[in-house]
Amino acid sequence: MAKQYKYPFRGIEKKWQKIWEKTRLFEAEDFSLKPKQYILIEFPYPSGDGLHVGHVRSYTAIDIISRKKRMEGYNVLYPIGWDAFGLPTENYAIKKGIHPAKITERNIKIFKRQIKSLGVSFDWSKEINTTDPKYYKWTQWIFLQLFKAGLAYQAEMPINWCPSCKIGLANEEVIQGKCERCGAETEKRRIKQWMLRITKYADRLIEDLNHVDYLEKIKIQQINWIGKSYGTNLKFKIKNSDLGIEVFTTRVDTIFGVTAVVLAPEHSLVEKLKSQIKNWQEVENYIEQSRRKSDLERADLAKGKTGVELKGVKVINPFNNQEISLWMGDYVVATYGGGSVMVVPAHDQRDFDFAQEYDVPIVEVIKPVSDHQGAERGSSGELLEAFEEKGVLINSGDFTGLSSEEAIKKITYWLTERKIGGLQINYKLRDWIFSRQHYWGEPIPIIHCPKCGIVPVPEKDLPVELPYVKKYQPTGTGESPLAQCERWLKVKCPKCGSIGRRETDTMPNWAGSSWYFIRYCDPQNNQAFADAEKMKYWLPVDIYNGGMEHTTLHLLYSRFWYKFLYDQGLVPSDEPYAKRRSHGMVLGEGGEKMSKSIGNVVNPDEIVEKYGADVLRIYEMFMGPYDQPVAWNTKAIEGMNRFIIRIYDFYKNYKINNDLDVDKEVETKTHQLIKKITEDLGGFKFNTAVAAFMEYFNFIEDEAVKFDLENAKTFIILVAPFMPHLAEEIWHLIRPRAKDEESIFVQPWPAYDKNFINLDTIEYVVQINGKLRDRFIVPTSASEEEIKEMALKSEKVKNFINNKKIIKVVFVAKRLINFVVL
RNA sequence: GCCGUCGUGGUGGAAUUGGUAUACACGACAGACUUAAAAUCUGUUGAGCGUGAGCUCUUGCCGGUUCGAGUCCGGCCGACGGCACCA
Repeated sequence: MAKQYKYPFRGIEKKWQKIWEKTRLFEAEDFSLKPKQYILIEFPYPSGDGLHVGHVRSYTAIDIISRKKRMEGYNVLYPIGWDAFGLPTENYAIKKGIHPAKITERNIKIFKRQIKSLGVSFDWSKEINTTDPKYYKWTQWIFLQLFKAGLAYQAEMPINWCPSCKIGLANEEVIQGKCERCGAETEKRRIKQWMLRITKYADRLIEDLNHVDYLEKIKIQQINWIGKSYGTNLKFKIKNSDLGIEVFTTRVDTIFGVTAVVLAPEHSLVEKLKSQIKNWQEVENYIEQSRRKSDLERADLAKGKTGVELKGVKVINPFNNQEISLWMGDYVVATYGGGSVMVVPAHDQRDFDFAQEYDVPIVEVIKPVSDHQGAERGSSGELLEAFEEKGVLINSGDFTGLSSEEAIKKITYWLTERKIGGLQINYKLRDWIFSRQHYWGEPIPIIHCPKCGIVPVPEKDLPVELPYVKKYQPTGTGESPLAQCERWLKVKCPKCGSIGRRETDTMPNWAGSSWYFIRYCDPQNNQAFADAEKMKYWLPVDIYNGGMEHTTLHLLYSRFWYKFLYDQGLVPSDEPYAKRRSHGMVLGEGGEKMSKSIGNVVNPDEIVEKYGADVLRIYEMFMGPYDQPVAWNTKAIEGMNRFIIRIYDFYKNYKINNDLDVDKEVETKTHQLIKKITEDLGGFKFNTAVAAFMEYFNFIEDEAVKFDLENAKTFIILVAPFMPHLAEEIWHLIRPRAKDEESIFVQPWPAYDKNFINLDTIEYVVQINGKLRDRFIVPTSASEEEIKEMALKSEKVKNFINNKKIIKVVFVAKRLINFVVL
């Protein structure tokens, strides 16, 4: 039996990591003549918890892709950096009295040590940090460009407010009515905020998805999030007033069934109608009540609809001049379709519920095409639910008898002619709330001057550095802690010289990450956010990998910024990422999300310490399909450890013997393996690639198999991206005269030869009526006739056919022959 | 409710995209080595009957298309993720 060695992974891994760093093996080269490949992984937030095994999974996977691409002759840029602004750091600073910059520095150190211990081939010379003034100078600069282009504006808006963090939130940061960060229920507040006009790009953000290679589910989620819908807008006049109410509807065919109009409590018209409203006190109370309701309560469908009538005010349906009542209800979303809806109880379930509650009349104006498809009715024929399908118009004046589709066209045309409405496209996407009332973020580079108003900080004065303060707590009044920093706050107006006040809001932590991949092209540049030529060489990103949770946040935001920069002529393409893939989460042993409170967190350091980085790497690749969530299983790591030790022992015992004749079967298997691994990596199928290595190795490990040096080399080159340290060690073991620089990672990626893949013989399966009955091996060259003959000679087959009649023979080349018998 | 993903052994999962279901690994059981254990190695391992090497059943459930279905179609059940009063 072969000798067993102790696999000294600690020494081996450290040694090669140092050599790789010294020889700058993984640094990208600007303007290289090799074809470029920009491979990007989402950069981490360096939290105090250290690296998560989920980071390890995606960094390793993309590392494997990067290493393989280099071996294929590409000039690969695989960079990393730190997305370091954020609330947890600020909170920790408040608790411990340590400056966030100090904490960030410390956390980055930990992350860096951990990532380096894994042997990920990042190009560290391109490292960036969003909290570095040299970096955020350009984040602020991009903001100024947005401002100059009219895409950044200040507005008092009903925004999502987290009462616990004392901060305004973007819609994307509110998860089921709760603050994404702290879980507190959010409410609506009107606060002056900086906004970015992402809605201006809504169409292009949908349309241009056609030109990029993203996972289909990512595209669908983005499209749904943007929520484009086609409809009609129309104006209802208010009786005895010059005012009117605009509503948006996708079902203008139901216009004759409108029996009320409902406004959102935030609607600005309410204030203007104050003098007409007879029950003002009641209305005011309702507004106050719904303001205090959390978004979660407001959105709770189970609790039914509430509302209050604006007594004394009537609106007029332009189609039949009927007077209908005006209401206020908090089921109407303030920020969509103008914050008002026309109520058609017979044909909209929400309106039906509202009508039942407040005795609003129900008028049917659509009947089903077929009588069987109608809504449920009570004993006296009254509706028990709304009939929401399209159908044929009834009780609709001149439009009676038209189909819904026709009616929508004709009614919209009628409105357009009279200039009281028309076609309208609406989006669920809202403008991006860009202000945060927090310390640990990029200051918004704006000065408020008593004379000139809003004045952008001149570009030469960038960056507006965060001042050093002692108190990081939000003020609770809705102002950022920066508002208490007098010295920093007061500043001369760049226009008129009078004393102004700096903007105290900071940017959300999505700001720095919206363009970081551009900065990687040229991270040290002080003259521009990146050199144009370098961008032209590297951009767009060829492969971008990240979590599904960023689909409607980071991914959409960064596409928006990039498109804006493109429009300004500042970046070379209109989409930032040619290809987007995502990874599944790594869950705890029980299948639940890893969390401190459950106590199922796995620290990668412990695994590296016990088994080494290569074992952790292949375990995480093997555990399941890359794009699906997988639960951690400590036991299964043992199997990977065994595999790696077996490879090490095998090559330690391997006697290099160049006289060895090549085993034909080994050669075939090697070529099959090259094909398999190359294809699996193209499709991000890391788990089956690892399985293929095991299968191959199980075969060649047999002492009877002749394993010549060429095949021995090829195998170790193929596994190298997966277990780089072990592979590099073995490479130098079987090529003892190789210098450090002659790394396995500068070897060319093997190519397979089709002629070697096919064996001389092939196994055929014989089926009778589609059921497997026998199998036999024939020369690959055998013809259909020969195979058929051979199959019919088989005793088993004879037994099954018996004296039944063969009515059909199905022959599938290289696979099977099927006899259909009766 | 809407959109998406998925359902295969005790477990994680394979399956050339309609062609040998259960690859690879974990676990379990038995044996070898050992004073013993660990480690390692060798077997067995979907279920049932036969208990010789033979047959039958099996990919959440029901039906369909096909010579042939884990894969395609229709209907149901269940899990996970996202959105959610968007008019």
